[in-house]
Amino acid sequence: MSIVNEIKKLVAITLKELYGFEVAEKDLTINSTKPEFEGDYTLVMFSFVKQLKKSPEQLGNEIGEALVRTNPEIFTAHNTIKGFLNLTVADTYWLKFLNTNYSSPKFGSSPANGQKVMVEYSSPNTNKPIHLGHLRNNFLGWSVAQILKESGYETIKTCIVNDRGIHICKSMIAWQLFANGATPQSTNTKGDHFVGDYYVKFNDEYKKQVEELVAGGMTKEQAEKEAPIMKGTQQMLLDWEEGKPDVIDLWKKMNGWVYEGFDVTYKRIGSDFAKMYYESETYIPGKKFVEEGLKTGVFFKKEDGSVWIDLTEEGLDEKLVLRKDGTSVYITQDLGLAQEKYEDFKYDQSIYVIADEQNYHMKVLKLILQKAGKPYADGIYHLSYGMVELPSGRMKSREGTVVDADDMIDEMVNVAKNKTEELGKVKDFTEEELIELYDTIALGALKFFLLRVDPKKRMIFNPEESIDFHGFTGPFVQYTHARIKSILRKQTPENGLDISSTLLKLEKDLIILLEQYPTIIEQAVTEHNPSVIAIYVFNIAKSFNSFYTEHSVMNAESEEKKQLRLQLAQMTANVIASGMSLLGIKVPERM
RNA sequence: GGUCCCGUAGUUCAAUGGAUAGAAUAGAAGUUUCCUAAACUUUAGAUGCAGGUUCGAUUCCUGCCGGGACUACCA
Repeated sequence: MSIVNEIKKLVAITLKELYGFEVAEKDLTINSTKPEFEGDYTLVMFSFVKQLKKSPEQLGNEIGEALVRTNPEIFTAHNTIKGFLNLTVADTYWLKFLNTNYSSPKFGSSPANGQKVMVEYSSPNTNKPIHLGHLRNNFLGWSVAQILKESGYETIKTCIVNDRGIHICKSMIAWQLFANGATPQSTNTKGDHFVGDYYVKFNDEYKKQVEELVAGGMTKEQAEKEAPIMKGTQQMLLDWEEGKPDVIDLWKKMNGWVYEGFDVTYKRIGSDFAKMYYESETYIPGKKFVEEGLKTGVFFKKEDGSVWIDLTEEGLDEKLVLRKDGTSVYITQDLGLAQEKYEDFKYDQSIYVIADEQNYHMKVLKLILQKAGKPYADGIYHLSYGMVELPSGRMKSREGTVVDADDMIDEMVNVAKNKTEELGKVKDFTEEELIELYDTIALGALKFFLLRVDPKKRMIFNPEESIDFHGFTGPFVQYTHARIKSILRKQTPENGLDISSTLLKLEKDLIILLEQYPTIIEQAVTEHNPSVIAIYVFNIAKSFNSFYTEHSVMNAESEEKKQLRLQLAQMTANVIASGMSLLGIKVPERM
């Protein structure tokens, strides 16, 4: 049990014994004591001070005294200021905690709890290479899944590939028109970039044609419909749906190129999936879903043949689920996919990592599934995250303002390389070791940067300022780990040693933080929020660095102090490595 | 128009309704015969505006101002 919960329990008992006052432990507030006061943890008493009809000071003194008297192995001192009861936890308590946990790399993780959670993330478009916004999605999804896994959940990572539709046809038609049979191989281009380039070419050509038509006297709206390249694209979509062999072949070929490119990037950033779903397949069960819903009266048909659901009672609109020509729309596919996913895995919870621009869509999706009486509907959770923006505003593929993921990683590797060479601390590394180190640092910086912010909030990426390896960054934490490892290579703590020592402030600060790790993971789970881990792990590193500068481990004042500090160092390294692994970040032995 | 989200140091981010609003970075000033200075220490600097609820509000409520998203028979 965490010390905070322990304190809550003891306070509840004390209140009952002293005053016959019953309070639920969860209603008690225990905070870290502010540094300017004496104590480690603080009980905030305002909530019940009135009901007990005593002055806050008197109440604090009575509770504090009782706590110290009945639990001398936990509390050594107390003081009350206004409605705050500050409690000092015994050094022996902290030492015991350290002694029993310092060598356990599993500290913080929980045993299996029998719950199955699906995490759908990444979900790319096959006509766009991965950019910085997608990276946030990938890192978030992977990390949330990892956090859940370490907390005892069985996790299933999945991905829905957006592989069909009018936008894919745009790339296809542009390739037919302009490529002259070029391939990624013939042009030495990464497959996803190759296809993405034709998507851009389509838009350029489309724009040109629209302008020409407008110049010829057509209205803009007309021109946008009449442009030959757009007409060709629409025809191609119809051909695709009819299964015309040459269109299907081209589609398969181009998507194949994209997947080859994606594989490279996924491997590099560490994204992996238990199962990939493809929209070109889920739209069929989607239609089936709608048919069934029509029978049960969840949906209704309008005169023109289109199918709708009425969500006005829920404060939303009527929503189309099938076009009048019987083809499926976006949400149709999602309905089919939800059904498929559940049939495949029978999950308890299903997390969708999708940007917040789709809040409405996800609300509708869950609502429809609930109205359809699906057993899995309530377990759906939309992990909605904010967009990554540039100082100039939102990234837009068509305007060429996206920060490409592959370029971004290359640049980070480059910075890591230059910085490492400049510092010259790993001159004895082999070429392979260096490459691995640059990769570790570069991806560590990038992942940490994107995960350290609350997912819900949108964030700004400034290319000039955001690539930093100092301060609140991944490399800062990695560096702390490397420094600790350097000590531990000299000596490791002796097992089973019973240390009794008076803790210095910087030693105790660090132990107190270490003890909070399991609570932090719990918080990250309930909030679906990896930034909690990032902030925590940074605080640990900062706390260790302060301690490290002030007190020597190898030349400690006594052998006992040395053992204590070795334990501290080892546990800090473990927790850093563990916390960073929850973010998908590696930590180097040396850097 | 309707629905929803967001406004915190120059900048990027924190703060289950609790004590004097924390970090990082940029700025100023320091620290290396001693375990990795990608580090540490000191310093200055912020809750958009106006009300309300509360013992107590960055947090909850209302209005205003500013920014964004959604509101497609696009995905």
